[in-house]
Amino acid sequence: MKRPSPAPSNPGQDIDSSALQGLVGYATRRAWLVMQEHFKQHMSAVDLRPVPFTLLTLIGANPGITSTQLCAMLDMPSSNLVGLVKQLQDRDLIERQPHPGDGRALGLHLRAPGRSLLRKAREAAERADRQATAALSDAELAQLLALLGKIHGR
Amino acid sequence: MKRPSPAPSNPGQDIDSSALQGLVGYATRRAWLVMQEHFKQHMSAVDLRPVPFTLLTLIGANPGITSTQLCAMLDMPSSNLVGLVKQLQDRDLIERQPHPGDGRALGLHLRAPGRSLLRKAREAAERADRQATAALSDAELAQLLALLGKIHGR
DNA sequence: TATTGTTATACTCTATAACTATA
DNA sequence: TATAGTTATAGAGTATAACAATA
Repeated sequence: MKRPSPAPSNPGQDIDSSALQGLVGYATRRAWLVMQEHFKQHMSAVDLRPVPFTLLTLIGANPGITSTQLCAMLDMPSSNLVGLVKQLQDRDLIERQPHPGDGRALGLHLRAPGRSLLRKAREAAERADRQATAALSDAELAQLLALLGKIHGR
Repeated sequence: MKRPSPAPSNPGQDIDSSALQGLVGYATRRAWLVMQEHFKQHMSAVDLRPVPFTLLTLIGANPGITSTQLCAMLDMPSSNLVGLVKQLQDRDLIERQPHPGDGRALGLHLRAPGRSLLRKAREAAERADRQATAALSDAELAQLLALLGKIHGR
């Protein structure tokens, strides 16, 4: 004899989500939310969110890179980069130098604190990555990276 | 002889992003952004963004589902659901009915326009999915879904 | 004219705390 | 006391338009 009206406090097991399970978009979003959660936990010590971490990483690997190049790389409007760069600068992690050969542009460079923080951040990001993908074997991890790369092209 | 100071108008080819390429978090985020772009284009006709589409889908598959159940399912605070539900209600896509057996809860149900819109939305979402993953074979698609499922744990 | 970087603005998404009414 | 839903609010993320300085 089934209960006629189960209390709505059902945590979610009986919910039919089959219509979403086949959508790669849904699966990708859910996976990204999980990864983001791990990232947040591991990066709280260095106080960097995903986008600022990406910026710091790219500036570290490409000294003198400009805002315009970062925007092209990350597909974001330059207006949104202004505040992010300003915050990294206010934390003394990066500095802006006049670009040789183009008076309009400003080259971005790591400062010593930025270099040091980036090392710690990189390790934390890798730990977050490993923890979030702990259920995957090394082969599966490589597969996943390759498949995701086919979607975002590179 | 290399140009000593290439103009900063470099679109992005020469930028070293190798430090990001190995991170699953980065790859997942980039893939999600691509999927989101396709989704946006295909869903403009039905005017549904990712979360409202997910809500409509879950309400369609689970008549009488409550906000609390949706929140548990989607890992979002109930306060953020209020406005979303209100918008769907204002568009006459869903209705809220008193929950049998719990006077606090409200069951969510599709209305006729919602049922009709959901059909179109579902087809559009599948088209967006297929277009975004056009570079993947059917086998790769299944692999990707399985691997992402291992991260977000179903 | 076109481009770099900037300001201003707006809308969405996300997160927290405090409240109400029911249980 | 605990839960369902609500309000208010604040912070990110994302998008467009308009502008100054330089090319």
